[in-house]
Amino acid sequence: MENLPPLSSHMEDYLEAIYFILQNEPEAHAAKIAERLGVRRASVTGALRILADKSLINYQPYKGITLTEEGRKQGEAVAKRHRILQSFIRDILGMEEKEAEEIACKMEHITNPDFMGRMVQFITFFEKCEDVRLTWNKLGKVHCGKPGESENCQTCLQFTGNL
Amino acid sequence: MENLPPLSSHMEDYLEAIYFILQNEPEAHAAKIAERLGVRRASVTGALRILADKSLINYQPYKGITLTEEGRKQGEAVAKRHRILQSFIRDILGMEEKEAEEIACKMEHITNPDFMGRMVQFITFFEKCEDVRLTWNKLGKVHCGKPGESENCQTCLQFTGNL
DNA sequence: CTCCAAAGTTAGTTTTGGCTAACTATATCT
DNA sequence: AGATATAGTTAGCCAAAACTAACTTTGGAG
Repeated sequence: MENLPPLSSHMEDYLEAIYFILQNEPEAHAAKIAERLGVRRASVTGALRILADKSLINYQPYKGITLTEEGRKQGEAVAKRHRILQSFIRDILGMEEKEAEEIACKMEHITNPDFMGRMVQFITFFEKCEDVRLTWNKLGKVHCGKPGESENCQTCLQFTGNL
Repeated sequence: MENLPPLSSHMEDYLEAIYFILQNEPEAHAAKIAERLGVRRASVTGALRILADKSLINYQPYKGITLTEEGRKQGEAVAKRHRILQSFIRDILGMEEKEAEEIACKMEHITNPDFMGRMVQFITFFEKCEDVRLTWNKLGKVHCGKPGESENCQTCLQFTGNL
């Protein structure tokens, strides 16, 4: 049915920020959105008009912002993609929360549902299989030196160098 | 030393395209670059000037294009990130070549070397451990239905819904 | 109730990277 | 050599998304 042109990644970021804020507060405000996204308040105003035009937010100038049903759906979708990716990077690759967060932010705009479904399966597979986790923790991580130092490993050589 | 501002993802795409073409041919030409990237020839000209300004390509109007040493380094770096990501998506997640390619294209601009190093380790770990591969193939992939159909699984529920 | 600071908006500019249309260079075929 | 197709370039335009500076609205303190 109603398959409108997909949101730009920037508009997805705004929607996700609003979705996130609304988990703690009844209304979102431009100042907080701007702060989360690292942009100026004036930039938020423009984005809000666009999201309102697409009926994704309830917006009236100078008033608090809420999500429409469709906006909530799409905001939640972005947030879920983010959680999946962050979980993989943190819990499986073993990176720090904050770095995982940053990388997930860049990847979260990939909208291929098959890919996301497989990532979920992979994460749950890892959660379930302690054996696999142990093998990865003990063998995998020492396979060819610390992360990013795999230049001496023949198996890795096809990939390494400048990353 | 010479840490210049990083390339935009678009400029990385141009550089990668040139790098790729130069693996088969002695010189790159605008028409082929345009075709690979799905843009018009006129758009390529603009990009070439920018890359030439940054001393990443050897460019003279109406002549064939080659990479400078620094351009080759950076183009190769992008291509390697691409290979790593595509390998993970194809060989571990089990997606089709073409879809893996598309997703890798969107992810290849992530420049965190720690992340890329860990991905390499993870891929080589999987290559090495047949046990793990078998477990994933037999158990993992049936954990909660086909990819993208995990809505009935409690473990997955934190992630699923619209992806 | 008034006034002011903070929040929000508007107008106008910049940057990036596309596009089309028209022009120029190259090279190939006869 | 000349005609011409193809490739490359230029000029001018557009859109997205950011910015600054100046203006307006709102809500709270006194």
